[in-house]
Amino acid sequence: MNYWLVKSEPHVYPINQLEKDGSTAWEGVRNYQARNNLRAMKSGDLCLYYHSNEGREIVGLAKVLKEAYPDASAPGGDWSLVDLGFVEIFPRSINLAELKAHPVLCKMELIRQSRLSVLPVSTEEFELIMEITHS
DNA sequence: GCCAACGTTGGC
DNA sequence: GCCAACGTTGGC
Repeated sequence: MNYWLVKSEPHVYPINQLEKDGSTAWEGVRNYQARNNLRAMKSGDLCLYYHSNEGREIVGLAKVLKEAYPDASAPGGDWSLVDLGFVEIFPRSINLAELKAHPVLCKMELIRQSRLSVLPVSTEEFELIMEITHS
C-alpha cells in the first residue's frame, strides 16, 4: 500500500464534487513527473486530497479505483490517468501553514516540490495527517 | 496581482 | 548540449 497526495483547485473540482460523483477520472495531468507518479499508483492506494490556491489545505481522502490507463483526450501525447473514488471528508482539515509548522510534515514533498500535482506521501506522514485530522 | 520555482521550447 | 526566453503553477 502506497500513499499519495493529489491536488485540485476547489473551484475546478472540490472534494464535495467527488463525494457527489462517488468516483472520477483524474485527467489533465500534463507533467512527466506527475504522470510517472500516477503510473506508480496501485489499485487501493490512498490519496490525500489537497485544495490548492483557495484553501491550501488537505481536506479529505480518495482511493485508487483503476490504475493508470492511456488518456484518450491527449491524442499523440503519452499521458495517463487513473480513476479515483471518494473515501471521506476529514472531520477537520489541515492547512499548509500547519504542515510547514510541523517538525515532520514540513519535510513533505508537497512543500519541497510545491508545483507538482501528484506527489508521494510516506507512511509516517500519512499516519500523522490521519491522526491530526481525526482528533 | 506579484513573484519564485520549475518545466518546456527553440536558437545556436 | 547549453542556455535564454517564455509559460505555468501556486503561495503569498
